[in-house]
Amino acid sequence: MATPPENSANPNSREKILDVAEALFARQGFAGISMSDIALRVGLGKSSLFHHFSGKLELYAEVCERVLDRIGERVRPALEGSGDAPERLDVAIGLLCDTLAEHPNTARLLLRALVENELFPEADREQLEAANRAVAELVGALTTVLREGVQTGAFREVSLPDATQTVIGAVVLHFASGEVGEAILGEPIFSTKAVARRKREVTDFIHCALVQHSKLEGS
Amino acid sequence: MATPPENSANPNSREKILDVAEALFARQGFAGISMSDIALRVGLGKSSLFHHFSGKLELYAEVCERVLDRIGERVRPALEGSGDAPERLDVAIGLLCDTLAEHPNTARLLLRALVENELFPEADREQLEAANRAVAELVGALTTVLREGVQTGAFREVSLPDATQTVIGAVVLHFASGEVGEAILGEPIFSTKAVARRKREVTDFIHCALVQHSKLEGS
DNA sequence: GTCTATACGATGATAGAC
DNA sequence: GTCTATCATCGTATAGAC
Repeated sequence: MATPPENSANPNSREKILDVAEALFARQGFAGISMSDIALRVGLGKSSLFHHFSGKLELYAEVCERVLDRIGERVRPALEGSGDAPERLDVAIGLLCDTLAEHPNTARLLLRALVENELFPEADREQLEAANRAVAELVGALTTVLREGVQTGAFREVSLPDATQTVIGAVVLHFASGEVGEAILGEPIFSTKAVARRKREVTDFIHCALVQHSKLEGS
Repeated sequence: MATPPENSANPNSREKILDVAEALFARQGFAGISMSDIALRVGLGKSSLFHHFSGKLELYAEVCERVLDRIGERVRPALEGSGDAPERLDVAIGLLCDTLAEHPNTARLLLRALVENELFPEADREQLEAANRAVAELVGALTTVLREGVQTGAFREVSLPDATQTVIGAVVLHFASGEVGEAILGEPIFSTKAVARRKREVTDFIHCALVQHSKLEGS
């Protein structure tokens, strides 16, 4: 059960490093965190990190991948599942909220992945390929649901790319908004009460925004 | 007309520095940009920046202030203007889109101001006070419009803080989404065509999300 | 107001002992 | 796998000439 898959001695350090790096990168960004910062919080020497990851960028890339996979695993099945488009969208948004709420770093890292691509010079982009692909697939799955909803007449006739962007912004920003968000809410963002309300509110918001209200009955 | 207000010799450098710093900070973040980077692009020596700004943080704070003032000047009058809540909200969203579209850095910097507050240690927060106050005032004005809309029955009964967060995310993220956004759109984000469509689409989206559709006539 | 020179700590990364 | 050096580089910031 606890058998390490490979011949390395302490494969647990990798995950501990990834956990710490995820938290720090999420709040301070790639440039804002040093390898020493991470090592210090893990309880290792700085050099030890380089034994597990070939460099800072590779560590960052793996952190992003892990986060995006975590989201994709839960949200994509819902987007691609059964039911009509509005149902699938509602469920997917709820699951995305759950995922973003369970780990406070996720939304920030996702935001960075969406917004901070050109931070890295051309030469290094290849290392982030997997993360970028994960983003593209998630976004694509969302657009597909929206397209189906429009085609079946369940949704208003919206611009698909714009609606995709709007939905993402509406859901994700809140969970990344930190202190400003708490000031707006007047309570912690990640309290179970606030999360439950948030889930209901965004889902309703987006549902109302898209679902055709003056819909004529018939096919 | 071109009289410098003070006794300094070349007050134009300040603005040139602020322009360059705004562009660089927006794309790379505070930690991602060095004073040398900025100086190089301005065409000055690194040390000259310290003659205009007491340090990196002060420069960053002034950049943020300028951007937030730029937004506030156009959007707040609309939020606090005349007309009923849905009208004012529509107009304000349109103006926010215009402002974010006119200068491609604005949205990113606004996002950072919303999301990256705790990046700075307690000791340095005071320098960002003005920027934080500007954010709070803008957000407050938005919430006030939403509150009025709900009270008059024009809007659905939504959670005000959640709706505020949702609206901001829906509008702002798009203009900050850079390469990923362009991949979604299939065209440049800031082309006049894309901006015009975007403006229409978000305004409609939010309008539909909030305005009561099964509204009963009467007071 | 801008420059050159410089101080000096922190950074990413490597080499090699244990 | 982890550590202790160590390196070259780059970071912010200052001092002082022009």
